[in-house]
Amino acid sequence: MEPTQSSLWSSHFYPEKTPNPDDEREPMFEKPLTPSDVGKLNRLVIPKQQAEKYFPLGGDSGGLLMSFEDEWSKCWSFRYSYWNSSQSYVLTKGWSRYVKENKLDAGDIVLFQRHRLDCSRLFIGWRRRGAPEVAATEYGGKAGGDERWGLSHVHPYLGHIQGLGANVPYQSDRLHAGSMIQNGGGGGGKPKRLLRLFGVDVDVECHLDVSEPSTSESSSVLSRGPTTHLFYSQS
Amino acid sequence: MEPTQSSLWSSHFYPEKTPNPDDEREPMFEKPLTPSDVGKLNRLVIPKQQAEKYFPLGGDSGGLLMSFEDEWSKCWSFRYSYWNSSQSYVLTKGWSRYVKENKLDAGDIVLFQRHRLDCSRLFIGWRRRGAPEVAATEYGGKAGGDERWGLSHVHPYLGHIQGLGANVPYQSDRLHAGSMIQNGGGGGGKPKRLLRLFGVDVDVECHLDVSEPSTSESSSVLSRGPTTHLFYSQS
DNA sequence: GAGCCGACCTGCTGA
DNA sequence: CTCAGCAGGTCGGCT
Repeated sequence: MEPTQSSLWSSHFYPEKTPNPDDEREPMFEKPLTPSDVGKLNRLVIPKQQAEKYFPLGGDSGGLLMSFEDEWSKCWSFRYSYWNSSQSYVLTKGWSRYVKENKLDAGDIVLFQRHRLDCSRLFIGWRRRGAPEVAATEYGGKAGGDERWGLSHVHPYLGHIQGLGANVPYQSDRLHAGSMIQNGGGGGGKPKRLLRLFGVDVDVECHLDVSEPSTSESSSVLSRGPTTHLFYSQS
Repeated sequence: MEPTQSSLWSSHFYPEKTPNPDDEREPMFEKPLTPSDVGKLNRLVIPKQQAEKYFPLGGDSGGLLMSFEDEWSKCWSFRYSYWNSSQSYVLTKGWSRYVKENKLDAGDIVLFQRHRLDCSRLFIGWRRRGAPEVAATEYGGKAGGDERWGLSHVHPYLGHIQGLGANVPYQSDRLHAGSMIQNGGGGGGKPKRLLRLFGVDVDVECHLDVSEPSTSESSSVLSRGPTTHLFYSQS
């Protein structure tokens, strides 16, 4: 399937004109998916170097919840943690859903981006294996052309797309889609406590939210204040 | 291993003679073991319906220690808890030992019973996979006619089962096999606090309280003295 | 270091 | 078809 998502991304879809989303995002890194990344292990290994650079865990073994917006502004939350056993950083819970809904296969490439001004906003996208053009550059590239990053198939209806990232009004400067929530807890699903890391004040309105739709359990969003822990904006 | 428990069950081991155990026990439920139940996961999933009916946790997420007597009056203690993540009730600690010592395999069936008068006394038993009655053969070891089984309310062979256990000695009520101890605790092994649930005194009176344990979750059946939920004797 | 145990996660599947 | 249940997995802490 995969209706050639080519240019869904292109400007004409965002006539209202907000700044071109691409201008607001800066790529962090991308990773070609391995068979394991799309298989039944339900996890994505984040190369250590990039993980430590962009998603530092700060020694917190608990694991975090990280939320990313995709091209349609859909929010995807993943559990992010470090596995001592394999000495690697991984996205676990939520990842398999992303793979499935986007029908990702080994070889496809996922891209992680963040907002240029608000680095707490994270974005995720992907492109098919044979990546057209831009693929060349490790990532930096995009700029000029739209590429076929990630818009996948799944939606034939474009109407909405408009609402896509571009539009997400982040009126107050802080939306926290793309925020990380600390999941205390050894382990797991039932977060013992949740702390906001990025968002300044959580409550604002961003309902892009982090509320895990999946297991309702984790609900209680204990929001902590400004404990921000921004990652080091490099660039 | 497996000291051929042959006839431990048989009469000469318990000459003292007590009333036929079968008369004193009533079955609660049984479960055919799945490969996971006897595998390395070291846990037995208790079907939710039965778990909530017979072993209500009363919203206590801590977990309990539950003790059961087997046919030889041996006491087996298991940790009993609810896993939020899978929304299921499980026996964990202690279970693997039971499986191992009894050489249980997938397909074998475990039976949970309790004392008719003292519902705090719990019993556990099992029978071989295809074993309707005397399982002697398949099961090798044991001597004449005992079967390790308790009675199955599912199968209509009650009549004969009776004969069998004729002597399980439950030497006295002193054992508290069958008690539940609350394990505070979040998890990890160390019981934070312990409370008795079915006190020794509780025993004699089990009110038949068929009250629907609505989703056991919310209710706090806990710590109630005698408020046990008996099951409806359906003999 | 190995194994046990506690907790969590998810796909399948049947109601 | 949705949803709950559960079988089958994982990791990590502790012993």
